[in-house]
Amino acid sequence: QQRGEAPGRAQHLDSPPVPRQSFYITTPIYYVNGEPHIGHAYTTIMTDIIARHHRQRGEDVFFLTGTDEHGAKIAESAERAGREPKEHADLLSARFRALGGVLDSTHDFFIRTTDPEHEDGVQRLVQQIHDAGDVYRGSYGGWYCTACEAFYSDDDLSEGRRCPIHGTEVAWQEEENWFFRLSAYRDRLLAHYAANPDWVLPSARRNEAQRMIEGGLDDLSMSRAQTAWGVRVPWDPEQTIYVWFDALLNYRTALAYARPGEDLVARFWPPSLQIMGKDILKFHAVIWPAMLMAAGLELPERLMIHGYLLKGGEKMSKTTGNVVDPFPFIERYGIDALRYYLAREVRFGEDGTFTAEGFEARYAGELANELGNLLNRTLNMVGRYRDGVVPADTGADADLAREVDDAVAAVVAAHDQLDISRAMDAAWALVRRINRLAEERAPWALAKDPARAADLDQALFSLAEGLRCVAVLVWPVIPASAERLLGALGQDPSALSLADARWGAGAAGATLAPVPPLFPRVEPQETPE
RNA sequence: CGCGGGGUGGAGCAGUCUGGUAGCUCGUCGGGCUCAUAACCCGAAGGUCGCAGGUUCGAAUCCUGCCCCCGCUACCA
Repeated sequence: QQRGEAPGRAQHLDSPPVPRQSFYITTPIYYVNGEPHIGHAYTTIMTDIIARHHRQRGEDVFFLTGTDEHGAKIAESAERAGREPKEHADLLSARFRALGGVLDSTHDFFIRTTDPEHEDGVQRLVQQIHDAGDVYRGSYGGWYCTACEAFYSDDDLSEGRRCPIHGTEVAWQEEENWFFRLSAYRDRLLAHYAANPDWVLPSARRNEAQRMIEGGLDDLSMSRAQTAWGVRVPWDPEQTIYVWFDALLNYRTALAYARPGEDLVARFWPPSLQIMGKDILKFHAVIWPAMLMAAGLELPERLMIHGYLLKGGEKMSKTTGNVVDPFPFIERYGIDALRYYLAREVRFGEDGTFTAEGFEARYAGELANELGNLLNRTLNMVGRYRDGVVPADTGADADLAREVDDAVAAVVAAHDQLDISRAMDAAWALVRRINRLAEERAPWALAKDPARAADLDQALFSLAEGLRCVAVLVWPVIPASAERLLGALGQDPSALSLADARWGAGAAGATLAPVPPLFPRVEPQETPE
């Protein structure tokens, strides 16, 4: 699936532009009903790592994130805060945008569902779905909980006519709504699942989604009569579009206006990979593909459903107050440490446990001792024995060159399976290999024997070269540190494509530019909770 | 019979789809090295792979039953 062409590259007239594979990746858009927390950070970080990796492959990447801002729930929180809905959404959306900056996210566009262009796009797409025939007017009566944005029957309610989820009072609402005939898509959805067994990952989540569909689908109320804060239904301006319908369409509408004057749809649609937490599986794995089928659009190629971060084996919740605040960790250890910990510790797709002890252990043991210290000792030896100039390769370490190639292949293979922690394992095996190399060659011993100067040259070159390749491999996860590492080795910090992770691909005869420790030791403190 | 995930050396995990030497990290113990952020390297001890049956020449891996833990119900990734 090669789409689009390499942009902006000077080409010979007789050599056609080389088509680059496009890669369109998304996070969910975050609901602005609360402050950003570690869950949002986790999703964004993992998506960013994958986006960066694909850029390293030379693909034409578009990475989308943003905020979801409509719905009665937002209108209510705005009112409680004494603000207009838009004003309220502006404030919180800005918080999410700022989080992206703190995390070093490289998203190409930050969409807001209150963008006028998005609203126009939603109206067009909803009209398209309507015109295709699977939208009808129906009436619905029930107890409505605004927190859930959903109706309940008498049986569903808990004692005293309260919402079973929120325990809040519900109001009887009877309204004429527009319905999307989701039930009609059962067979087509199942056929798509059968034909594309890997389109929802991991497989446990695919099975879950498939079972939801097999169990039968109810038609979906796609508009609200009582909620003013939303996008108008184009053929019935009395109603607004159900917030999830509005939200899901962002993945499509963004492409039309993310780059002024350029429609990115042809270049990037459909999404190559959509990342999300398991709580919104049904919306993305059942409703979203049905909406796209109705609109006659191509479905995303893959959905990756990740798990939750647990604390002490339990789900984090504001109610029990066991939510981990990522910011103290970022302040004390740096964002790369958090990115590293999450990517390495948690098997992507599974739930994972976040602990301060685990965080500190990985920081000290792996980032500081294994990688940071490796750079430090390498800089020191090259400085001490060769005046800070990396010697030339004598070609004696062809076996190491092969090991680097193998590591690159392993990282790529792991990424293909979205096994990010395994990709890190593969990269880290190289870190350990280089540390072992230092012991095997013992440059400090070679330096005492002038007759072994060539051996010393090769040893120092191999240490520096191995580290340079490591830097390229770990860049998606710890980008700032990897760039500093390259700079310290006297290398171009922007030489970061996978092709640069090849023995001998670096600049020869580089002069070191030593830096303070990449990952300074941090005194373990009271756990920030 | 609601659905699903999990139970592997002290801790945390991989391996289970595609049966055939049980692997990794941390921790513990012993040794080496001194270039380095008291960092690095090597070695050892430690597991009847939740329980019970079954299939098989052979099962952590396949089948059956059972036990235990956790989600599916919350702000929310």
